[in-house]
Amino acid sequence: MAGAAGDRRNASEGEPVTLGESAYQRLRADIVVGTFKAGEPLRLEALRQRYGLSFSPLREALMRLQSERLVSSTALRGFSVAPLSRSEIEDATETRILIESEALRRSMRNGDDDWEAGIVAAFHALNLQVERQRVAGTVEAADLFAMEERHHHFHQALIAHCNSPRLLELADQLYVETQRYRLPNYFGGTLGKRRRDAAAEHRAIMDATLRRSDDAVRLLADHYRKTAEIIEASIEWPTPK
Amino acid sequence: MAGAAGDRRNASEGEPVTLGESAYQRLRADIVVGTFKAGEPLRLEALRQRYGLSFSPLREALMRLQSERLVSSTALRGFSVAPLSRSEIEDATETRILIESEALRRSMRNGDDDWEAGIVAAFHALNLQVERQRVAGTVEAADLFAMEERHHHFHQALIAHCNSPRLLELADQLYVETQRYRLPNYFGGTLGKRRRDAAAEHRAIMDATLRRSDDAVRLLADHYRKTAEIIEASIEWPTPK
DNA sequence: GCTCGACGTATTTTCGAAAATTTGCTCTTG
DNA sequence: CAAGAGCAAATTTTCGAAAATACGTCGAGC
Repeated sequence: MAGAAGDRRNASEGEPVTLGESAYQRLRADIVVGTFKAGEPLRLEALRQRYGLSFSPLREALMRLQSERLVSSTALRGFSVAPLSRSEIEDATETRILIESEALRRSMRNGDDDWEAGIVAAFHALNLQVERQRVAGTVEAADLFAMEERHHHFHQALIAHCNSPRLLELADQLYVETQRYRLPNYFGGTLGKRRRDAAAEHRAIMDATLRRSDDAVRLLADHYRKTAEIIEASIEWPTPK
Repeated sequence: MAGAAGDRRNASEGEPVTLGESAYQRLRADIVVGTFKAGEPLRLEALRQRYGLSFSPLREALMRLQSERLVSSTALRGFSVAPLSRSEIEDATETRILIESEALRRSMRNGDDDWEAGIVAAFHALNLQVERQRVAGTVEAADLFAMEERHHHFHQALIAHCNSPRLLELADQLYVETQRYRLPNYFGGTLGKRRRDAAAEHRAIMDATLRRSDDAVRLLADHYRKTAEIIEASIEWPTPK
Protein backbone atom coordinates (compact mmCIF):
# COMPACT_ATOMS: atom_id res chain seq x y z
CA MET A 1 0.00 0.00 0.00
CA ALA A 2 2.75 2.40 0.79
CA GLY A 3 5.23 3.20 -1.92
CA ALA A 4 3.11 1.97 -4.76
CA ALA A 5 1.02 4.36 -6.71
CA GLY A 6 1.86 7.83 -7.73
CA ASP A 7 5.58 7.60 -7.50
CA ARG A 8 7.24 8.68 -10.67
CA ARG A 9 10.63 7.31 -9.76
CA ASN A 10 10.79 3.94 -11.47
CA ALA A 11 9.01 4.11 -14.77
CA SER A 12 6.21 1.66 -13.99
CA GLU A 13 7.08 1.33 -10.30
CA GLY A 14 7.01 -2.18 -8.83
CA GLU A 15 9.29 -3.91 -6.42
CA PRO A 16 12.08 -1.93 -4.85
CA VAL A 17 15.06 -2.71 -7.02
CA THR A 18 17.40 -0.70 -4.87
CA LEU A 19 18.07 -0.83 -1.17
CA GLY A 20 17.51 2.87 -0.93
CA GLU A 21 14.07 2.44 -2.44
CA SER A 22 13.23 -0.33 -0.04
CA ALA A 23 14.45 1.74 2.89
CA TYR A 24 12.21 4.56 1.71
CA GLN A 25 9.16 2.34 1.47
CA ARG A 26 9.64 0.62 4.77
CA LEU A 27 10.44 3.78 6.63
CA ARG A 28 7.45 5.51 5.17
CA ALA A 29 5.19 2.65 6.10
CA ASP A 30 6.54 2.60 9.64
CA ILE A 31 5.96 6.30 10.04
CA VAL A 32 2.49 6.29 8.51
CA VAL A 33 1.35 3.34 10.57
CA GLY A 34 2.70 4.92 13.69
CA THR A 35 5.47 2.47 14.54
CA PHE A 36 7.61 5.55 14.87
CA LYS A 37 5.59 8.13 16.72
CA ALA A 38 5.40 11.78 15.79
CA GLY A 39 8.38 13.72 17.08
CA GLU A 40 10.38 10.60 17.86
CA PRO A 41 14.03 10.83 16.89
CA LEU A 42 15.16 8.45 14.17
CA ARG A 43 18.61 7.23 15.17
CA LEU A 44 20.64 5.88 12.31
CA GLU A 45 22.14 3.03 14.27
CA ALA A 46 18.69 1.85 15.30
CA LEU A 47 17.39 2.03 11.75
CA ARG A 48 20.46 0.26 10.48
CA GLN A 49 19.74 -2.64 12.78
CA ARG A 50 16.02 -2.68 12.18
CA TYR A 51 16.29 -2.82 8.41
CA GLY A 52 19.68 -4.46 8.09
CA LEU A 53 21.06 -1.69 5.92
CA SER A 54 23.97 0.63 5.83
CA PHE A 55 23.91 4.37 6.40
CA SER A 56 23.91 5.51 2.80
CA PRO A 57 20.56 4.11 1.64
CA LEU A 58 19.02 5.13 4.95
CA ARG A 59 20.10 8.71 4.66
CA GLU A 60 18.87 8.88 1.11
CA ALA A 61 15.49 7.60 2.16
CA LEU A 62 15.33 10.04 5.06
CA MET A 63 16.22 12.88 2.74
CA ARG A 64 13.35 11.94 0.47
CA LEU A 65 10.94 11.63 3.36
CA GLN A 66 11.98 15.02 4.58
CA SER A 67 11.02 16.56 1.27
CA GLU A 68 7.63 14.95 1.73
CA ARG A 69 7.23 16.41 5.20
CA LEU A 70 7.15 13.06 6.97
CA VAL A 71 10.55 13.59 8.52
CA SER A 72 12.34 16.66 9.76
CA SER A 73 15.99 17.17 10.49
CA THR A 74 18.45 19.66 11.87
CA ALA A 75 21.89 20.09 10.49
CA LEU A 76 24.13 17.91 12.62
CA ARG A 77 21.56 16.50 14.97
CA GLY A 78 19.95 13.95 12.76
CA PHE A 79 16.39 13.11 11.83
CA SER A 80 13.10 12.73 13.60
CA VAL A 81 9.53 11.95 12.67
CA ALA A 82 7.79 15.16 11.68
CA PRO A 83 5.55 16.36 14.51
CA LEU A 84 1.80 16.45 14.23
CA SER A 85 -0.27 19.36 15.38
CA ARG A 86 -3.71 20.75 14.86
CA SER A 87 -2.40 23.42 12.55
CA GLU A 88 -0.43 20.89 10.53
CA ILE A 89 -3.51 18.77 10.02
CA GLU A 90 -5.58 21.75 9.07
CA ASP A 91 -2.94 22.99 6.66
CA ALA A 92 -2.64 19.57 5.06
CA THR A 93 -6.39 19.27 4.76
CA GLU A 94 -6.94 22.69 3.24
CA THR A 95 -4.03 22.30 0.86
CA ARG A 96 -5.36 18.96 -0.20
CA ILE A 97 -8.75 20.49 -0.84
CA LEU A 98 -7.19 23.24 -2.91
CA ILE A 99 -5.22 20.78 -5.03
CA GLU A 100 -7.90 18.18 -5.48
CA SER A 101 -10.68 20.64 -6.16
CA GLU A 102 -8.78 22.02 -9.09
CA ALA A 103 -7.78 18.55 -10.24
CA LEU A 104 -11.37 17.36 -10.01
CA ARG A 105 -12.68 20.30 -12.01
CA ARG A 106 -10.15 19.65 -14.73
CA SER A 107 -10.89 15.96 -14.68
CA MET A 108 -14.57 16.62 -15.13
CA ARG A 109 -13.70 18.83 -18.08
CA ASN A 110 -11.32 16.36 -19.73
CA GLY A 111 -12.70 13.04 -18.55
CA ASP A 112 -13.76 10.50 -21.14
CA ASP A 113 -15.51 7.15 -20.91
CA ASP A 114 -12.45 5.39 -19.58
CA TRP A 115 -12.21 7.93 -16.84
CA GLU A 116 -15.80 7.35 -15.79
CA ALA A 117 -15.33 3.60 -15.93
CA GLY A 118 -12.27 3.90 -13.74
CA ILE A 119 -14.19 5.81 -11.11
CA VAL A 120 -17.08 3.37 -11.06
CA ALA A 121 -14.71 0.42 -10.88
CA ALA A 122 -12.71 1.91 -8.02
CA PHE A 123 -15.87 2.78 -6.14
CA HIS A 124 -17.18 -0.74 -6.53
CA ALA A 125 -13.92 -2.30 -5.40
CA LEU A 126 -13.89 -0.03 -2.38
CA ASN A 127 -17.41 -0.99 -1.44
CA LEU A 128 -16.69 -4.69 -1.77
CA GLN A 129 -13.98 -4.31 0.80
CA VAL A 130 -16.17 -2.26 3.08
CA GLU A 131 -18.90 -4.89 2.88
CA ARG A 132 -16.49 -7.71 3.50
CA GLN A 133 -15.22 -5.95 6.58
CA ARG A 134 -18.68 -5.15 7.86
CA VAL A 135 -19.73 -8.77 7.57
CA ALA A 136 -16.59 -10.13 9.16
CA GLY A 137 -16.93 -7.80 12.10
CA THR A 138 -13.23 -7.92 12.90
CA VAL A 139 -10.52 -5.68 11.52
CA GLU A 140 -7.37 -7.47 10.49
CA ALA A 141 -4.39 -5.29 9.70
CA ALA A 142 -4.33 -6.76 6.20
CA ASP A 143 -7.93 -5.73 5.63
CA LEU A 144 -7.13 -2.27 6.76
CA PHE A 145 -4.35 -1.99 4.21
CA ALA A 146 -6.62 -3.28 1.49
CA MET A 147 -9.15 -0.65 2.49
CA GLU A 148 -6.58 2.10 2.41
CA GLU A 149 -5.36 0.98 -0.97
CA ARG A 150 -8.82 0.97 -2.48
CA HIS A 151 -9.77 4.21 -0.81
CA HIS A 152 -6.69 5.79 -2.28
CA HIS A 153 -7.45 4.36 -5.70
CA PHE A 154 -10.94 5.78 -5.60
CA HIS A 155 -9.73 9.28 -4.88
CA GLN A 156 -7.04 8.94 -7.50
CA ALA A 157 -9.58 7.83 -10.07
CA LEU A 158 -11.65 10.96 -9.54
CA ILE A 159 -8.84 13.31 -10.49
CA ALA A 160 -6.99 10.97 -12.83
CA HIS A 161 -7.72 12.99 -15.94
CA CYS A 162 -6.73 16.40 -14.67
CA ASN A 163 -3.81 16.29 -17.04
CA SER A 164 -1.30 17.71 -14.57
CA PRO A 165 1.53 15.55 -13.28
CA ARG A 166 2.15 18.06 -10.53
CA LEU A 167 -1.37 18.08 -9.19
CA LEU A 168 -1.47 14.30 -9.19
CA GLU A 169 1.81 14.05 -7.37
CA LEU A 170 0.80 16.65 -4.82
CA ALA A 171 -2.46 14.85 -4.22
CA ASP A 172 -0.61 11.61 -3.62
CA GLN A 173 1.79 13.25 -1.21
CA LEU A 174 -1.02 14.83 0.73
CA TYR A 175 -2.85 11.54 0.81
CA VAL A 176 0.09 9.95 2.57
CA GLU A 177 0.42 12.84 4.95
CA THR A 178 -3.20 12.55 5.97
CA GLN A 179 -2.93 8.79 6.18
CA ARG A 180 -0.54 9.48 8.99
CA TYR A 181 -3.26 10.74 11.26
CA ARG A 182 -6.09 8.66 9.92
CA LEU A 183 -4.45 5.28 10.43
CA PRO A 184 -3.49 5.44 14.11
CA ASN A 185 -7.04 6.49 14.72
CA TYR A 186 -8.37 3.30 13.19
CA PHE A 187 -6.06 1.20 15.30
CA GLY A 188 -6.96 3.27 18.30
CA GLY A 189 -10.36 1.65 18.30
CA THR A 190 -12.79 4.56 18.10
CA LEU A 191 -14.09 2.47 15.25
CA GLY A 192 -17.42 1.59 16.79
CA LYS A 193 -18.12 5.17 17.64
CA ARG A 194 -18.05 6.13 13.98
CA ARG A 195 -21.55 7.15 13.10
CA ARG A 196 -20.22 8.21 9.78
CA ASP A 197 -21.47 6.73 6.55
CA ALA A 198 -18.40 7.14 4.42
CA ALA A 199 -19.78 4.95 1.67
CA ALA A 200 -22.69 7.31 1.19
CA GLU A 201 -20.33 10.25 0.99
CA HIS A 202 -18.23 8.50 -1.59
CA ARG A 203 -21.29 7.65 -3.63
CA ALA A 204 -22.51 11.22 -3.53
CA ILE A 205 -19.13 12.47 -4.68
CA MET A 206 -19.05 9.94 -7.48
CA ASP A 207 -22.54 10.73 -8.66
CA ALA A 208 -21.96 14.46 -8.74
CA THR A 209 -18.67 13.93 -10.51
CA LEU A 210 -20.18 11.80 -13.23
CA ARG A 211 -22.91 14.40 -13.65
CA ARG A 212 -20.12 16.93 -14.08
CA SER A 213 -21.75 18.94 -11.34
CA ASP A 214 -19.84 21.52 -9.37
CA ASP A 215 -21.41 19.95 -6.29
CA ALA A 216 -18.73 17.30 -6.59
CA VAL A 217 -16.09 19.81 -5.54
CA ARG A 218 -18.10 20.92 -2.57
CA LEU A 219 -18.87 17.39 -1.47
CA LEU A 220 -15.24 16.39 -1.76
CA ALA A 221 -14.16 19.33 0.34
CA ASP A 222 -16.77 18.53 2.98
CA HIS A 223 -15.61 14.93 2.98
CA TYR A 224 -12.06 15.94 3.77
CA ARG A 225 -13.00 18.57 6.31
CA LYS A 226 -15.23 16.15 8.15
CA THR A 227 -12.43 13.62 8.30
CA ALA A 228 -10.07 16.22 9.68
CA GLU A 229 -12.59 17.27 12.31
CA ILE A 230 -13.18 13.74 13.48
CA ILE A 231 -9.47 13.14 13.78
CA GLU A 232 -8.78 16.37 15.59
CA ALA A 233 -11.55 15.63 18.04
CA SER A 234 -10.27 12.15 18.75
CA ILE A 235 -6.79 13.18 19.77
CA GLU A 236 -5.84 14.79 23.03
CA TRP A 237 -3.25 17.35 22.21
CA PRO A 238 -0.28 18.16 24.40
CA THR A 239 -0.64 21.90 24.14
CA PRO A 240 -3.89 23.26 22.72
CA LYS A 241 -3.58 24.01 19.03
CA MET B 1 20.14 33.60 -4.46
CA ALA B 2 19.81 29.89 -4.64
CA GLY B 3 19.40 27.92 -1.48
CA ALA B 4 18.56 30.84 0.68
CA ALA B 5 15.00 31.75 1.44
CA GLY B 6 12.14 29.43 1.99
CA ASP B 7 14.07 26.38 3.01
CA ARG B 8 12.85 24.98 6.26
CA ARG B 9 15.79 22.68 6.71
CA ASN B 10 18.13 24.63 8.96
CA ALA B 11 16.13 26.68 11.36
CA SER B 12 17.15 30.12 10.17
CA GLU B 13 18.98 28.93 7.02
CA GLY B 14 22.40 30.47 6.53
CA GLU B 15 25.64 29.02 5.33
CA PRO B 16 25.73 25.37 4.44
CA VAL B 17 27.03 23.70 7.55
CA THR B 18 27.08 20.31 5.94
CA LEU B 19 28.70 19.13 2.74
CA GLY B 20 25.43 17.62 1.64
CA GLU B 21 23.78 21.00 2.01
CA SER B 22 26.49 22.69 0.03
CA ALA B 23 26.25 20.04 -2.69
CA TYR B 24 22.53 20.68 -2.84
CA GLN B 25 22.93 24.40 -3.20
CA ARG B 26 25.67 24.29 -5.78
CA LEU B 27 23.98 21.61 -7.84
CA ARG B 28 20.72 23.48 -7.77
CA ALA B 29 22.38 26.70 -8.84
CA ASP B 30 24.18 24.94 -11.68
CA ILE B 31 20.96 23.41 -12.91
CA VAL B 32 18.92 26.59 -12.62
CA VAL B 33 21.54 28.70 -14.34
CA GLY B 34 21.85 26.18 -17.10
CA THR B 35 25.40 24.97 -16.54
CA PHE B 36 23.90 21.53 -16.74
CA LYS B 37 21.45 21.53 -19.58
CA ALA B 38 18.03 19.93 -19.48
CA GLY B 39 18.15 16.21 -20.06
CA GLU B 40 21.90 16.03 -19.55
CA PRO B 41 23.03 13.05 -17.50
CA LEU B 42 24.65 13.85 -14.17
CA ARG B 43 27.51 11.42 -13.75
CA LEU B 44 28.61 10.97 -10.19
CA GLU B 45 32.29 10.83 -10.98
CA ALA B 46 32.07 14.12 -12.86
CA LEU B 47 30.20 15.77 -10.00
CA ARG B 48 32.65 14.37 -7.51
CA GLN B 49 35.48 16.07 -9.33
CA ARG B 50 33.65 19.31 -9.97
CA TYR B 51 32.65 19.85 -6.36
CA GLY B 52 35.45 17.96 -4.65
CA LEU B 53 33.05 15.78 -2.69
CA SER B 54 32.39 12.16 -2.10
CA PHE B 55 29.44 10.17 -3.36
CA SER B 56 27.31 10.23 -0.25
CA PRO B 57 26.60 13.96 0.01
CA LEU B 58 26.14 14.11 -3.75
CA ARG B 59 23.56 11.38 -3.81
CA GLU B 60 21.70 12.99 -0.94
CA ALA B 61 21.60 16.28 -2.77
CA LEU B 62 20.43 14.59 -5.97
CA MET B 63 17.71 12.81 -4.05
CA ARG B 64 16.49 16.11 -2.71
CA LEU B 65 16.58 17.74 -6.11
CA GLN B 66 14.62 14.88 -7.55
CA SER B 67 11.85 15.52 -5.06
CA GLU B 68 11.82 19.09 -6.29
CA ARG B 69 11.56 18.02 -9.91
CA LEU B 70 14.86 19.48 -10.94
CA VAL B 71 16.46 16.08 -11.39
CA SER B 72 15.11 12.77 -12.55
CA SER B 73 16.55 9.32 -12.12
CA THR B 74 16.01 5.73 -13.05
CA ALA B 75 16.75 2.91 -10.72
CA LEU B 76 20.25 1.77 -11.59
CA ARG B 77 21.02 4.22 -14.36
CA GLY B 78 21.74 7.28 -12.33
CA PHE B 79 20.55 10.83 -12.47
CA SER B 80 19.97 13.46 -15.10
CA VAL B 81 18.72 17.01 -15.25
CA ALA B 82 14.94 16.97 -15.51
CA PRO B 83 13.88 17.68 -19.07
CA LEU B 84 12.01 20.80 -20.06
CA SER B 85 9.02 20.79 -22.33
CA ARG B 86 6.14 23.02 -23.23
CA SER B 87 3.77 20.95 -21.17
CA GLU B 88 6.10 21.02 -18.17
CA ILE B 89 6.31 24.78 -18.32
CA GLU B 90 2.58 25.10 -18.65
CA ASP B 91 1.97 22.73 -15.79
CA ALA B 92 4.42 24.55 -13.58
CA THR B 93 2.89 27.90 -14.46
CA GLU B 94 -0.69 26.85 -13.88
CA THR B 95 0.16 25.08 -10.65
CA ARG B 96 2.00 28.13 -9.48
CA ILE B 97 -1.01 30.27 -10.27
CA LEU B 98 -3.27 27.92 -8.35
CA ILE B 99 -1.04 27.97 -5.29
CA GLU B 100 -0.21 31.64 -5.25
CA SER B 101 -3.74 32.78 -6.00
CA GLU B 102 -4.99 31.03 -2.92
CA ALA B 103 -2.03 32.23 -0.89
CA LEU B 104 -2.56 35.78 -2.04
CA ARG B 105 -6.25 35.72 -1.16
CA ARG B 106 -5.47 34.46 2.31
CA SER B 107 -2.71 37.00 2.72
CA MET B 108 -5.08 39.79 1.80
CA ARG B 109 -7.47 38.48 4.40
CA ASN B 110 -4.90 38.09 7.17
CA GLY B 111 -2.39 40.74 6.26
CA ASP B 112 -1.57 43.43 8.77
CA ASP B 113 0.50 46.60 8.63
CA ASP B 114 3.76 44.73 8.73
CA TRP B 115 2.67 42.67 5.78
CA GLU B 116 1.88 45.78 3.76
CA ALA B 117 5.15 47.37 4.75
CA GLY B 118 7.02 44.26 3.65
CA ILE B 119 5.42 44.38 0.23
CA VAL B 120 6.16 48.04 -0.29
CA ALA B 121 9.74 47.57 0.86
CA ALA B 122 10.33 44.60 -1.40
CA PHE B 123 8.80 46.42 -4.34
CA HIS B 124 11.02 49.41 -3.75
CA ALA B 125 14.15 47.30 -3.44
CA LEU B 126 13.27 45.52 -6.65
CA ASN B 127 12.80 48.78 -8.48
CA LEU B 128 16.08 50.18 -7.23
CA GLN B 129 17.84 47.24 -8.80
CA VAL B 130 15.88 47.57 -12.03
CA GLU B 131 16.78 51.24 -12.24
CA ARG B 132 20.43 50.59 -11.50
CA GLN B 133 20.54 48.06 -14.26
CA ARG B 134 18.73 50.26 -16.74
CA VAL B 135 21.17 53.08 -16.13
CA ALA B 136 24.24 50.87 -16.33
CA GLY B 137 23.10 49.36 -19.60
CA THR B 138 25.13 46.21 -19.10
CA VAL B 139 24.01 43.06 -17.36
CA GLU B 140 26.58 41.58 -15.05
CA ALA B 141 25.87 38.12 -13.75
CA ALA B 142 25.96 39.48 -10.22
CA ASP B 143 23.31 42.07 -11.07
CA LEU B 144 21.16 39.36 -12.51
CA PHE B 145 21.35 37.39 -9.31
CA ALA B 146 20.51 40.45 -7.26
CA MET B 147 17.52 41.01 -9.51
CA GLU B 148 16.34 37.46 -9.12
CA GLU B 149 16.71 37.66 -5.38
CA ARG B 150 14.67 40.80 -5.11
CA HIS B 151 12.10 39.61 -7.57
CA HIS B 152 11.69 36.48 -5.52
CA HIS B 153 11.40 38.51 -2.31
CA PHE B 154 8.68 40.66 -3.81
CA HIS B 155 6.56 37.70 -4.74
CA GLN B 156 7.19 36.12 -1.37
CA ALA B 157 6.13 39.28 0.39
CA LEU B 158 2.77 39.29 -1.37
CA ILE B 159 1.79 35.90 -0.02
CA ALA B 160 3.78 36.01 3.20
CA HIS B 161 0.75 36.16 5.46
CA CYS B 162 -1.23 33.31 3.96
CA ASN B 163 -0.58 31.38 7.14
CA SER B 164 0.17 28.10 5.39
CA PRO B 165 3.66 26.63 5.52
CA ARG B 166 2.76 24.28 2.70
CA LEU B 167 1.59 26.94 0.32
CA LEU B 168 4.69 29.00 1.00
CA GLU B 169 6.97 26.07 0.41
CA LEU B 170 5.19 25.07 -2.76
CA ALA B 171 5.40 28.62 -4.03
CA ASP B 172 9.13 28.65 -3.38
CA GLN B 173 9.65 25.36 -5.15
CA LEU B 174 7.69 26.50 -8.15
CA TYR B 175 9.63 29.73 -8.20
CA VAL B 176 12.85 27.80 -8.57
CA GLU B 177 11.38 25.57 -11.22
CA THR B 178 10.33 28.53 -13.30
CA GLN B 179 13.65 30.22 -12.69
CA ARG B 180 15.08 27.34 -14.63
CA TYR B 181 13.55 28.51 -17.84
CA ARG B 182 13.57 32.22 -17.16
CA LEU B 183 17.27 32.52 -16.45
CA PRO B 184 18.77 30.96 -19.57
CA ASN B 185 16.50 33.25 -21.50
CA TYR B 186 18.07 36.31 -19.92
CA PHE B 187 21.53 35.09 -20.73
CA GLY B 188 20.35 34.19 -24.20
CA GLY B 189 20.21 37.86 -24.98
CA THR B 190 16.63 38.42 -26.12
CA LEU B 191 16.83 41.12 -23.51
CA GLY B 192 16.57 44.09 -25.84
CA LYS B 193 13.55 42.66 -27.55
CA ARG B 194 11.60 42.76 -24.33
CA ARG B 195 8.87 45.29 -24.80
CA ARG B 196 7.52 44.23 -21.50
CA ASP B 197 7.11 46.64 -18.64
CA ALA B 198 7.50 44.25 -15.76
CA ALA B 199 7.80 47.08 -13.25
CA ALA B 200 4.37 48.36 -14.20
CA GLU B 201 2.91 44.90 -13.81
CA HIS B 202 4.46 44.56 -10.40
CA ARG B 203 3.13 47.92 -9.34
CA ALA B 204 -0.36 47.05 -10.50
CA ILE B 205 -0.25 43.80 -8.57
CA MET B 206 0.97 45.56 -5.47
CA ASP B 207 -1.64 48.30 -5.66
CA ALA B 208 -4.50 45.88 -6.11
CA THR B 209 -3.17 43.74 -3.30
CA LEU B 210 -2.97 46.63 -0.86
CA ARG B 211 -6.48 47.62 -1.85
CA ARG B 212 -7.48 44.03 -1.02
CA SER B 213 -9.00 43.86 -4.47
CA ASP B 214 -9.62 40.56 -6.16
CA ASP B 215 -8.02 42.10 -9.23
CA ALA B 216 -4.71 41.30 -7.58
CA VAL B 217 -5.27 37.61 -8.15
CA ARG B 218 -6.14 38.14 -11.79
CA LEU B 219 -3.18 40.43 -12.38
CA LEU B 220 -0.81 37.98 -10.76
CA ALA B 221 -2.08 35.14 -12.91
CA ASP B 222 -1.73 37.25 -16.04
CA HIS B 223 1.78 38.17 -14.98
CA TYR B 224 2.80 34.53 -14.77
CA ARG B 225 1.03 33.48 -17.92
CA LYS B 226 2.63 36.24 -19.90
CA THR B 227 6.05 35.21 -18.64
CA ALA B 228 5.40 31.63 -19.66
CA GLU B 229 4.24 32.69 -23.10
CA ILE B 230 7.31 34.80 -23.71
CA ILE B 231 9.56 31.97 -22.67
CA GLU B 232 7.78 29.36 -24.73
CA ALA B 233 7.95 31.58 -27.77
CA SER B 234 11.66 32.22 -27.34
CA ILE B 235 12.68 28.59 -27.37
CA GLU B 236 12.82 26.35 -30.38
CA TRP B 237 11.58 23.01 -29.24
CA PRO B 238 12.93 19.68 -30.47
CA THR B 239 9.55 18.11 -31.08
CA PRO B 240 6.56 20.43 -31.04
CA LYS B 241 4.92 20.39 -27.65
C1' DG C 1 22.93 -9.64 -43.14
C1' DC C 2 20.89 -9.99 -38.60
C1' DT C 3 20.12 -11.64 -33.84
C1' DC C 4 21.82 -13.06 -29.73
C1' DG C 5 25.06 -14.04 -26.13
C1' DA C 6 29.58 -13.39 -23.82
C1' DC C 7 32.85 -10.31 -22.04
C1' DG C 8 35.25 -6.08 -20.62
C1' DT C 9 34.38 -1.43 -19.18
C1' DA C 10 31.83 2.39 -17.24
C1' DT C 11 28.70 3.66 -13.65
C1' DT C 12 25.87 3.26 -9.90
C1' DT C 13 24.93 1.49 -5.38
C1' DT C 14 26.27 -0.21 -0.93
C1' DC C 15 29.28 -0.93 2.78
C1' DG C 16 32.13 -0.25 7.04
C1' DA C 17 35.39 2.54 9.01
C1' DA C 18 37.29 7.33 9.88
C1' DA C 19 36.40 12.14 10.86
C1' DA C 20 33.63 15.74 12.74
C1' DT C 21 30.19 17.30 15.81
C1' DT C 22 26.90 17.17 19.50
C1' DT C 23 25.46 15.65 24.11
C1' DG C 24 25.78 14.59 28.80
C1' DC C 25 28.59 14.38 32.76
C1' DT C 26 31.92 15.81 36.15
C1' DC C 27 34.65 18.86 38.31
C1' DT C 28 36.11 23.32 39.14
C1' DT C 29 35.43 28.20 40.29
C1' DG C 30 33.23 32.25 41.74
C1' DC D 1 24.70 26.78 44.58
C1' DA D 2 24.96 28.47 39.73
C1' DA D 3 27.86 28.82 35.66
C1' DG D 4 31.15 27.16 32.86
C1' DA D 5 35.30 24.48 31.20
C1' DG D 6 36.89 20.05 29.99
C1' DC D 7 36.24 15.23 28.76
C1' DA D 8 34.17 10.87 27.33
C1' DA D 9 30.55 8.74 24.92
C1' DA D 10 27.07 8.87 21.46
C1' DT D 11 25.71 10.26 16.96
C1' DT D 12 25.93 12.16 12.58
C1' DT D 13 28.46 13.00 8.43
C1' DT D 14 31.92 11.93 5.06
C1' DC D 15 35.08 9.11 2.75
C1' DG D 16 37.20 5.59 -0.42
C1' DA D 17 36.92 1.05 -1.71
C1' DA D 18 34.07 -3.20 -2.82
C1' DA D 19 30.01 -5.16 -4.90
C1' DA D 20 26.36 -5.00 -8.14
C1' DT D 21 24.52 -3.59 -12.28
C1' DA D 22 24.11 -1.53 -16.92
C1' DC D 23 26.26 -0.51 -21.45
C1' DG D 24 28.77 -1.29 -25.64
C1' DT D 25 31.47 -4.25 -28.59
C1' DC D 26 32.71 -8.18 -30.80
C1' DG D 27 32.09 -12.68 -32.61
C1' DA D 28 29.33 -16.88 -33.47
C1' DG D 29 25.39 -18.97 -35.35
C1' DC D 30 21.55 -18.99 -38.42
